[in-house]
Amino acid sequence: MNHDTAIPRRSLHDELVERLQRQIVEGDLAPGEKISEKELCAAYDVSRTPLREALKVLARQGLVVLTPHRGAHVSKITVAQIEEAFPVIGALEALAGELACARATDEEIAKISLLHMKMATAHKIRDRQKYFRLNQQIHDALAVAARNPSLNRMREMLDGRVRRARYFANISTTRWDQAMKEHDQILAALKARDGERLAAILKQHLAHKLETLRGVIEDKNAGAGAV
Amino acid sequence: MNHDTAIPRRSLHDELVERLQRQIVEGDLAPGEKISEKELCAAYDVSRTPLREALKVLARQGLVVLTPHRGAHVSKITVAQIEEAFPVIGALEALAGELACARATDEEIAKISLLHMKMATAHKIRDRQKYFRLNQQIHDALAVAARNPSLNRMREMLDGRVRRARYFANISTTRWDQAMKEHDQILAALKARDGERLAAILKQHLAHKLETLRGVIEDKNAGAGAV
DNA sequence: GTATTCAATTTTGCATTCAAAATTCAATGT
DNA sequence: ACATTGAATTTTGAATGCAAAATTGAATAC
Repeated sequence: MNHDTAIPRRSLHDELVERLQRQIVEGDLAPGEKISEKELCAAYDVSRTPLREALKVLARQGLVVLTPHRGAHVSKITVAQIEEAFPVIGALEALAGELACARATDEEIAKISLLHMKMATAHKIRDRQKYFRLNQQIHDALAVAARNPSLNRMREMLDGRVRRARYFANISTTRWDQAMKEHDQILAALKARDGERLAAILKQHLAHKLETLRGVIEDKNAGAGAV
Repeated sequence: MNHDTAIPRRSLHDELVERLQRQIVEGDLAPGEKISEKELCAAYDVSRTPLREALKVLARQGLVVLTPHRGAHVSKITVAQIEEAFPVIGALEALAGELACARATDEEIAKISLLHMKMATAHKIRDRQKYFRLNQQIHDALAVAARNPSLNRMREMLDGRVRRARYFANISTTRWDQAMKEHDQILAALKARDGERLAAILKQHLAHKLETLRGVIEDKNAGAGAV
């Protein structure tokens, strides 16, 4: 009798987690910024209870820092954190790639192929925002094709933390071209279903992304005070 | 003036997260079991607010399942979940091993060495509980020596989810002997600071752990009803 | 005897309230 | 002028209150 259409119902706190996440990742809530419960409650027109529940979750994810009796701050992006996170994401994406090669359907590979082509276009016309989003979508699609929700969840958690930095960072043209080339390789390995190779490329790719980010990070924490 | 002794203050919700986590991992709260807010509030003598905050966090970690308007259940240990989690833990531990080889202090290696010897003793006298705990401590110490809190956090998250299963599973003697041998290799690679080798061993080690667990899992979900 | 309905009860999600802690800021002393 | 005190205000952490949703269970129909 189950037509596998469970009616999706969302709680306020869940919705808030998602929205705050986006606000933080996109820098709408700046690193180091104090989070005023009152203000946010007013903005979203909710009471403090669900908001605070959401903050606890975000704190666990590392997007905000909770100090007892002193409230919540958007966690800063530190070089150390980024340096930490990237190898981990690299390991996770490498595994995802490996699994995806074994498990992805042909349709999924076709879909990723399409995203790839769109991204190549965005690259060609130098549309950074579009490129960024498609890039994200490709990595997400790979993770989905890996058929491992736990893996995906871990990746998303870490990714949320560094996506901010990547969102801010203005990638250089040469590095951008290199990244695009790496993506060509990624797609090739996936199409060939060569898991080992894809894993290696992804690990490298992430290492390069980290390299790109080094240096541009400190500036983004300016004027926020210690947390 | 800072003697780097920040007074540690904990909020109720934080304390609750930790306690519930332990209760779930150790099976005190059984897989599939309904979590009665009322009951737990009475047990810990707190109001529903901090308890609910804690439940949201645990839900995000995957230890409990929250169904809107229908409350919280301890998440079940399914074969699928275990199969999912182990490769991920494997990838994370492999990375941790790699990093630990590069970064561990000699003291840390000595400490792990000591834990290893204690564990060997526990193995010799067939003290399962002691072995289990020391095994846990060794893997934790490795993670700490990797100097990567993010990595550690991810690992702990996943580990909490499968530790339950491992806690319940009654390892066979032959597999136990094999695991002990693998740990000998782990220690050897660490002492030699051979990151690549350690990574490979750990990945294998986790794969074997998974193998051990297959089959003993379904029984543990008995009598809990669908969630 | 089994299935169906619907009112009573319980439980959940969220809002509100309250006490304790932290912050602000004006008053005071040096 | 600058630092220090401490009362007023704000903010936080947690308890309680309340309406909506879900569960229970007794009454009824078949």
